[in-house]
Amino acid sequence: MSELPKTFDPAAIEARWYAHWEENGLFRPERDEAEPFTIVNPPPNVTGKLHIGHALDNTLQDILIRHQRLLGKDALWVVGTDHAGIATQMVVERQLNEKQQKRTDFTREQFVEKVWEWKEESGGTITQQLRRLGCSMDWANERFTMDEGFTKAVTKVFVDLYNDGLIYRDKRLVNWDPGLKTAISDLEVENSEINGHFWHFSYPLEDGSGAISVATTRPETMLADMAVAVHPSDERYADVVGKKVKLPITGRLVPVITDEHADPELGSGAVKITPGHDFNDFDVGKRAGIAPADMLNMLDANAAVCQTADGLIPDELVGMDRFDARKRVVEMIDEAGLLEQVEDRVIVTPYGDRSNVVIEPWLTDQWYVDAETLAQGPIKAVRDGTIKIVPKSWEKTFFNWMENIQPWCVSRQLWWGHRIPVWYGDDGQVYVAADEAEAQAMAGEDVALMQDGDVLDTWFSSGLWPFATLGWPDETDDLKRHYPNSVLISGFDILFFWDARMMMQGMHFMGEVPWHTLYLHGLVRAADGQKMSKSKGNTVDPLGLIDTYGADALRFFMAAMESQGRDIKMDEKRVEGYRNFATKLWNAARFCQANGIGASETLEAPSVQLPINRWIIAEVTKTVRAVDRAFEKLRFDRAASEVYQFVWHTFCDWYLELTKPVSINDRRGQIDSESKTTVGWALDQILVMLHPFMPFVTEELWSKMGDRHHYPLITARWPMERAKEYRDSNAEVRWVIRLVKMIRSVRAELNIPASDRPVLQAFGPADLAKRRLNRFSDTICRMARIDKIRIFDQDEPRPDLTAEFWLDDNEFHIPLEGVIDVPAEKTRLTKSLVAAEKEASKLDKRLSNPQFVEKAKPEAVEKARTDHAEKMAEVERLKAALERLG
RNA sequence: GGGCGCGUAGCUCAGCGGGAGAGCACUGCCUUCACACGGCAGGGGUCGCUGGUUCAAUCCCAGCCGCGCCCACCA
Repeated sequence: MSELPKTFDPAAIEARWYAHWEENGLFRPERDEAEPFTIVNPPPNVTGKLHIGHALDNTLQDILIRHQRLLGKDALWVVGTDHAGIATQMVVERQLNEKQQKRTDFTREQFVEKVWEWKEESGGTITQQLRRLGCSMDWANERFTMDEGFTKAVTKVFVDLYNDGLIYRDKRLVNWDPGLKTAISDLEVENSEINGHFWHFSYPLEDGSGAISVATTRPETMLADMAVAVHPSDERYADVVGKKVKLPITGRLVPVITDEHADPELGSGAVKITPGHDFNDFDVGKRAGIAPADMLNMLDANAAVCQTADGLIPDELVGMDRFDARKRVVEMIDEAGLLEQVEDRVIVTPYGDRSNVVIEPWLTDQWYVDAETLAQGPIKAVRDGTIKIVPKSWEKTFFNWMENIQPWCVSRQLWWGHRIPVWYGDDGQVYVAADEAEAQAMAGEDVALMQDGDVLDTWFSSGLWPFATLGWPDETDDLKRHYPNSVLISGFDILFFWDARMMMQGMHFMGEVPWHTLYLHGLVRAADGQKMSKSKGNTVDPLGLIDTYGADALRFFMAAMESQGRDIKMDEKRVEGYRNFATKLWNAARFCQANGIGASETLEAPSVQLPINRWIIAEVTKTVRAVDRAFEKLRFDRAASEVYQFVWHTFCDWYLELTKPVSINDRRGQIDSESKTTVGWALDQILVMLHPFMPFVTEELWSKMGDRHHYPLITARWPMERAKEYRDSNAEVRWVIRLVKMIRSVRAELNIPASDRPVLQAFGPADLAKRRLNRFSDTICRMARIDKIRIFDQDEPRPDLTAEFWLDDNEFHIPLEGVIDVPAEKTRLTKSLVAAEKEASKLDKRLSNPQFVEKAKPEAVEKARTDHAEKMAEVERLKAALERLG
């Protein structure tokens, strides 16, 4: 046992303990016999820096895993990073740009090599930052979504899905990101509303018999128009259907067709059809018999105008950026006298979530996963409860998405990522194989092969995280033991991106759900409720909070604020409050040390006689149970607040005070040895219970309080053994506490100075109360600053000037002679009287309602009667007391 | 257009059918021998609004008002 410094300095202990845990393999102690408990960490981007959302997500996971480890489980927290295709490629490209270089100055191999170099040098930032938070992950087996094992898993998944017909190549419109020059999935598109226009054009009929008015928010795409559609039932256009219009600018002749898509209510009821550049029009075009291969395309990969297959676009427009082309097309149509009207309009516009560039529907060949088929298993699993989503309210959202899921575009035109294991032969065949040798074997020696140039969506690989990290496709022991995982904790923002994909891939390849519980937490918002974002500049750096308040305080804040289904607003004052809480605990431990209290020698509660010790043992047990219950329900906030209340308001405020032996005049006393043992035991229980939330300060105190069987704390034992209860002492200690509080309250309201030590008089106390007064006399006197307690018979005369109060049916007086403040006492009594009368009349009203007596639960009626009687008695007493004061 | 969530003390949030709570902030007292990052005692709320169900509603139901989020091809 070494002496604790007077002040608690989190920074002084955090790094030391973390290193100790990690170096000694304590995050994953050997527990082959124990029941496994497994969670996998959502792999942060290798380019990532710890933001406040990570802090929340990982704190919750660490609390769970530390709790389970303390329960003795074989607790595994899988950790690693994600290669994050787009994000990482962007980082490295940006670095090249700074050196006036660009990606295409290098060969693909050279560039990928540079990314690996970057990863080795700078990719570990976030993993170091997770350590500062105190996360007890299995770093010894850290994974990367592009490490060798993962690559093997990803390849197998692609090949198997292809062979099962669940991956296919298709030419259709994709969300094309012209900034990154790659396809992206639906989920990576963010729609936002911008102010735009609605242009009305007049398209002349070929035969000169008139014109049709069409309206569009994207005028430039008219360069690739292939039809004008009207609703089949729209009689206004019945006689022009089948005719052709001659498009302005290109002069292309396109038919007027009918299609349900055209809405007669909207605009003129006629709509231009551009199958190559609009998702709706693509479908209309297909219905009209236009094959995707024949659809006109007028944009290149940069979203600049290119010549269409029919060569009708004027040269001046070719090569023009889409937005410039928009202006020019409108001008040209206006010059031709065919611009009818320009309306202002709010346009829902798609943006790439990474590039923040307007997404272009673009006709390309891409690889698609048949998500609809894969979604069936997960839908059923959530439906029948095999997977429980917490909070349950997310289930509806989950079903809504899964039941309307679209084919998942998984190919990306990037260099960094998992290469698609597909080879095209010069024989025109496609070979899908684990590697080139295998593909060559399939194709035969004479065929020249060329691998598909694309890589896979990052989420395609991270979806394998729950099993590929455990060794799959090999049948490892870890895989058998730890799949399915126990629970997944993730932000709701990646429910579709990641959680749903893990379900789909996990169930398809493992035949079992990836985890039985999916816990979704909210966002951490700025203090004003806004979403934090770098662009708004309102982010809060968790590392800064750790520097200022300590990791424990930040963690406790996260836990205390995590109530299910709600976002967390950042509140730095509250973090500060939990730093104070850590300090409070620290000082309580110092008090213990100063009084010769050290580590407990037993896990079991000691056998004790003194009421206060029996009481605190019961209180500890009660708290352990409440915390256990909260953990079972994943109620982090409740667990945190139970421990907080117990530590501060039960242990520190009452128990430690009750154990102090000194009477008020006695400077130095000794705490009795039974109490010392019990205090030591109770403090130990606190340290264990608090450890999942505040690992650093608890570990430090655990080590400083003395030698132990279970060392260090991280692998100690959760107080699961039911402590002895000693219910017998609870009532009397609670009674004493109530009495002390009451005396203090009376003193404060009557302005009795702290230095005054009045006498407490009890008149005719019941036997039980008399016994308690005698037994706890010293304690009551010390804690309520009373000189002595005097007990009188019921019929003894009361003092003339007195403050009067009751505890249950026992009458107490504090004579006011010498410290007279009669008006204050009158005020106090009157206040109580008004409150009691109000209560009594409320209860009286309820009881005099026959409906209530008849229909309410008997317990409720009984309780109302008892309460009413008590209140009435109180009213009588208060009236009498007031009368006595005159 | 569909779906979800929120509106409880000055602030941040628990509670969700029979007692309105916590932390911070606020007021008074206390340099009491663990802790002023502290102790003791307090003040403060028509639980968004309107109806309904019920003996009883902050809590259940309906509608409304306000705020936020997600999904969706109205050109």
